[in-house]
Amino acid sequence: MTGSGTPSLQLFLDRLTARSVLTDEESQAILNLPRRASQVDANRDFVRIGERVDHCCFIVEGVMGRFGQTSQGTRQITALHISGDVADLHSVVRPVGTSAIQALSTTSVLRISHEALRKVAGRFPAVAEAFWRDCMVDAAVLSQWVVNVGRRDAKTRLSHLLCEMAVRTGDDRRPQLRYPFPVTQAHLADMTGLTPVHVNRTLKALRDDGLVIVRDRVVQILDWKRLTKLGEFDAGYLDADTTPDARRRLLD
Amino acid sequence: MTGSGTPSLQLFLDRLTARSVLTDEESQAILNLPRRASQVDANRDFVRIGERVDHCCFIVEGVMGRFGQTSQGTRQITALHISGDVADLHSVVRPVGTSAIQALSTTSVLRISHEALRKVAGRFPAVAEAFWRDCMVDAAVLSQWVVNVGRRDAKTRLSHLLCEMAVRTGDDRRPQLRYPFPVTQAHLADMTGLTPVHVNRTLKALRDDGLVIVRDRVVQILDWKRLTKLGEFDAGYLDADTTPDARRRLLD
DNA sequence: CGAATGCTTGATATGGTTCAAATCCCGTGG
DNA sequence: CCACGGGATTTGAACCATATCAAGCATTCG
Repeated sequence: MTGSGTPSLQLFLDRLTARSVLTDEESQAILNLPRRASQVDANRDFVRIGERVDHCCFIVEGVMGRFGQTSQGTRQITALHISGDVADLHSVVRPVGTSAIQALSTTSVLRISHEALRKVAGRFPAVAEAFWRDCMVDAAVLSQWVVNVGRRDAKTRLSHLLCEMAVRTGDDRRPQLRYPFPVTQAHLADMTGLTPVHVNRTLKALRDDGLVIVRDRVVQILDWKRLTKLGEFDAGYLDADTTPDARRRLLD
Repeated sequence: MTGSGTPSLQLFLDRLTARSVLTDEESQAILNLPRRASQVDANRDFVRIGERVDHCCFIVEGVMGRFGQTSQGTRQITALHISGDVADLHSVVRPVGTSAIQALSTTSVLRISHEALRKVAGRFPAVAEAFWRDCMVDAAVLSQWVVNVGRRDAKTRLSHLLCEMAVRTGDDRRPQLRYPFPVTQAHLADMTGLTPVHVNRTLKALRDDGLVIVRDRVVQILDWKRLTKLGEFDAGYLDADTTPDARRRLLD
């Protein structure tokens, strides 16, 4: 079953075990999940609002975003997902999309059917718990985005976002100071609730301050210390209490 | 066990079964959860950031909010919980608070230990699923808040919020056009990412337009149709796909 | 009656938007 | 090899929604 052609789900398992404790049997069940590789083009709705989906979408490489829309047609990206994330694990328990999902750049994914996921989750409570916990980390990020967009000025917003992605991209919660970020300035605007024009000016300001350079889809952080300070960034919400702890297994 | 002194968890069960299918045995297990009633004063941190909690907080009456903070001390409310909600069900799988929780008015709650909740969730996969699903509805609301705060102007933001609360307060997803909402204008500002002053002016504008009156902690919606239109409100995200569906039980 | 808290209103300031146009970049086809 | 076209980025100038600062008013409570 460790399909020869299909890439492995080791990355998915790694993500889960970074936050939850799984036994060998449970881990194997994850790795053995049937999956189907595919490519997703940029800027085309992958899941539409109101559409029913029957599988999840694990990201091997690339960036996907959840989009909200206003009646005037302006868009707001409410969540970002990168390599190693499942873009819509929540759909296992709520299979009707409440917001659209798009790839921001060409993305390669593995589709895993809800049916298979439900089966493992039903058989192994600890797996269900791991899924649930993973979703709750996403929710914590979402909370931060509300704060970011609601109460911070442009420079702070962008700094915060760039710090967050540095940590999420990095291994082991250590920030990666140089990372690929294949999105446009218009996308950054949709993430931060700003105008593309203002994003452009603000990035320039951050560059002139010697904090970060965003160019050619690569983020290069020059001064992590000052950038986190300006962006009011504290990685706590990303890893707080995600140390796997056996005592927290639903069944003990 | 239907403790004579302690109020019942029927409201909690109702909430769960509005979105998930539970058997009689599972329902009984919920109703039998041990609990402790208590009062929470307004404007005092109930859970602090970084604090470890070992119980959840079911709201019998009142309003609680999750708070984020910026370094300048301004606050942003990232989520609201009212009667019938569990303010922090997520803490079962992530017991360390990543944001503060406060009551906005005096609130009466039932505390339920994580241990007890984990036990039912571990024993009954369908209960774990119901908890998980409930958390995902909260996350969908959070998504909407990002859009609200990121892309809408003051009038639209407030209208959207007031519509959302009308539906959440109402029975059976039907909006309640007149409902108590015991929060101050400063709280509304913290929910919408505006200034108290501007909230005041905007509420006046909505009142002058004949849309809503917010007075004495009561919201009175005069024109639901126009208010939802102005607020770009579509209740879909609150109830889409929350019709209980037996085929979705983790184990079938 | 005084103090606290929340609400209301006015005047002024500003961060970010909007509109518009120029430039860069890169792939494509002649 | 070069001209062309289209998306992305950059810059400028005018404008506006909301913030900020400041004061007065209402209501409740001790």
